[in-house]
Amino acid sequence: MAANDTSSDFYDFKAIENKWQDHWLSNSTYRASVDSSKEKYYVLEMFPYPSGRIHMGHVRNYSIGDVIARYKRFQGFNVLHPMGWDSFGLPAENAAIKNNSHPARWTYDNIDYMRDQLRQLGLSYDWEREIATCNPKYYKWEQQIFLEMYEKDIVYQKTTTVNWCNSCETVLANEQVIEGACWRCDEQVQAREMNGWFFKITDYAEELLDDLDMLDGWPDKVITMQRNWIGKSTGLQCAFDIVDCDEKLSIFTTRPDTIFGVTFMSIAAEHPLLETLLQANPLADEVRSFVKLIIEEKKEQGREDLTEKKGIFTGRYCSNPFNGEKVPIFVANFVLMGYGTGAVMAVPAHDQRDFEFAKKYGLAVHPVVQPAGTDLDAADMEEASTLPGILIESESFSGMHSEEAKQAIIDFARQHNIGDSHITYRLRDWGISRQRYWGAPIPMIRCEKCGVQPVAIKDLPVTLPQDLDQEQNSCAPLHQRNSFFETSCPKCGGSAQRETDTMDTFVESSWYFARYTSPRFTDSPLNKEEASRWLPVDQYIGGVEHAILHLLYSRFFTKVLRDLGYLDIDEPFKNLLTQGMVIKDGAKMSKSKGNVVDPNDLIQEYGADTTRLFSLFAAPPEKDLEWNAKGVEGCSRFLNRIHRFVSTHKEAIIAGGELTIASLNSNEKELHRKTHQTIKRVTGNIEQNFHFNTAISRVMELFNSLSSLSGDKQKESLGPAVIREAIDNLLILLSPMTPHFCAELWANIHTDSTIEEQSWPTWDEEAAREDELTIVIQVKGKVRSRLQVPADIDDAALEELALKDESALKFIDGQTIKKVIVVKKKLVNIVV
RNA sequence: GCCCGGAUGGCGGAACUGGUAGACGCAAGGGACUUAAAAUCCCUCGCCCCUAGGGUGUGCGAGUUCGAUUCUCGCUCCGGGCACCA
Repeated sequence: MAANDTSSDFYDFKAIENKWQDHWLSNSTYRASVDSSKEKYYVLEMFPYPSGRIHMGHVRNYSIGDVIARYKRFQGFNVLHPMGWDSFGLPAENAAIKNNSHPARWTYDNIDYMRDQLRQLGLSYDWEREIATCNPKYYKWEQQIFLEMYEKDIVYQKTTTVNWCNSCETVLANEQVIEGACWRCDEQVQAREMNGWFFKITDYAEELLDDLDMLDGWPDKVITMQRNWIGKSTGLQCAFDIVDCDEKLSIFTTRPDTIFGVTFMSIAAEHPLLETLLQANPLADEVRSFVKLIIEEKKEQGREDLTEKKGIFTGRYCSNPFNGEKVPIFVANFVLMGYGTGAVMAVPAHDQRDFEFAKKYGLAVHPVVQPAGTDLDAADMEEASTLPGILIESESFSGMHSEEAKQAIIDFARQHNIGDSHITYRLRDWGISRQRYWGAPIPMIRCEKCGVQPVAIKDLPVTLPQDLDQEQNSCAPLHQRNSFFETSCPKCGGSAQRETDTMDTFVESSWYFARYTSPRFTDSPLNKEEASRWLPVDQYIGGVEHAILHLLYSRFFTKVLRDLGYLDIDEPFKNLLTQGMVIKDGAKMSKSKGNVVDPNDLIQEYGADTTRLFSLFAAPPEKDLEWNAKGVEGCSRFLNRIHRFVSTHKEAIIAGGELTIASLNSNEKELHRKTHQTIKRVTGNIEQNFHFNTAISRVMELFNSLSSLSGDKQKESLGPAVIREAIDNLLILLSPMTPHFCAELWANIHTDSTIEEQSWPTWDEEAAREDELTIVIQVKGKVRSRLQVPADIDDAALEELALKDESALKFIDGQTIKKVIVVKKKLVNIVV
């Protein structure tokens, strides 16, 4: 039952919230203006996928963003605070199949519903800039960017292994393969070689890594995750001659210092030279069936646990270019084709994987780096030694320290033309092709005569077929729709076929923040003038689950758009706040756990302001927030107390009048002081680290002072001016968190202005200063007494007072005083 | 395995650059108002000891310091990320 039905003491949040939401919307209060007299501030929350309805995570994310937006407006900034929809993606296809509807229909219905929910929360968005990425007016520009990237050689095609379901005739993302079977039809998934489009993100690897240093407004955690994801390694790449063969086997190592300890070579099962090695080879059949087996195993295991190390001798040898030593070549299941060269020089003495492999197959262990204070002996080593040390048995390099030897050996390789230093990244190029319907079509055409041809920019957008064919599934992939893919070649005019893959939905979210700066611009993807006015985003807020992919892709796109001439920035997000999850009963809210709290219910029962207030008050933004129903009631109670106070004192507050400091009585002085202290602290809490939880606490303290000072009949009464000062400031300080509530109370006591027109209050340092201080007296570091002293006391006087203090003297008890430490205006410590 | 975080009352959380531990809220207990309940208001609230008062206390163990939740070293537990990356 709604609380406001049962008691007239409760303020009518429904009426108030509706009133102000309508007011803001019809007045375009939050339209971002082109006001060059004000400094710009762009605050952005990660836009939602229109899944159906908002959840508590959204409420938290958007409340945080809204407080920042509103705070910055009060501070006099020209604020851009837009919202939109990341609206391509698989759930729409699933829902369409389930409801026999169309993905577009489902998506736009959800957007309408969720937009309404966001409005009910009173979020101060500039709705005139709203975008939906599934709209051709958005993806048209994405297709143009794609073509310009193609032009610049940042896009290319290649063939890779993908998960394929035979019955659904589609590629599946890794997440859609459940225990080796298709999630939709249970058919066993197969590995298939498929052609796809890739973005050359690796071309930007070095810059993406280096520029992390510029991001001092990002959490260290996210920086570290990105750094690890890019995974830069520096080392030696060199070639081993294959015995009785013209080919060479190229390897990459970060430990060139151990090259004299190589006792065998491991190559990946997919290594391209493997077939060459097996020509006219008696072991060929055995090796081939082994290779088949481990490829199967890899597929089944996916990326999960480590499998046991396995391998097989190919019957062939290669020679170490440094000492000519012949070493056997093995195929090993732990060597990745996708990293380095797909071949690894094996040094069992100094690499744990090689060690285990050598032990299993009885291969030699040859230590060549002796760490200080050890005496490695191959015979009794139980694990690899990975410590640095002095090189032994390494010809002319023996005696060198391993760190120094790394460079010396690389130099040697370069001089003798057997190898060179090399940098390898863990980061791979970004495969963007998806064999799905509900995504942005890739604007390319295949002509038998002319090959792959880009769609002409004037012919964009390449739109998704919207027809709902009764015979077909409404979201059948594009390769099943002749009317879509049959076209003519832009070059020769002959018959040709469109690319039928759509883009990964991460592409849309990689540049939407830039499109918000000119969302209706019709000449090109971005209006450069607007983009450079607003970008970079000053404050970006979202879940840490996007720490790697979305943020990395957005950084990549920013650099690409810069190189295409659209942007003049290197990094998109100046400051990043990763908010914690909303938890209930110790777990993330989820349908399967049955611990979800629906924001709709909260808004119905307590109103948007209370809902926002609780989500801001219960924890600092970066930490997880534990749901507590009683805590929401506490927040509701707080707002009601303020409401009641303002109602009862309305006449006095309106009468208000000017504050004359000289004539304040002691109670008035105390409230005046508390007001200014509160302004100072709340401002500090927001400025420093967006700790709204403590900011709200401060406002609560102010209100507690106000109500106890005004309620105490024993004391001198408070005049209207000082109450008015306290309330006016309290409302502004609280209004970023509870905007409707504060706007309404403000309007109740001011006829000539709205709260939005106000400036953030400033504090008077003089007024905020305490005139009495509590000084702690310690004896040997333990608190023994407290003294009330005038605020302007000096150290000498303080020391004198402390040494006369009776409760402290008790603990000195005749002992000699060795030292007295006085901390200005804080404490005196007497050491005996 | 490697790399990041974190640990403070019954609970969520405060504590500026080392200087009164527990702000604010929740819960709990007591009281006022009420025929009663709800709402509201007031008081108490880390633990231990016999009160005045004292002892003890920020995951554990050391250290630096007049003084450590805060700094250093060594652990334990929890959370997250990456994971055969050569």
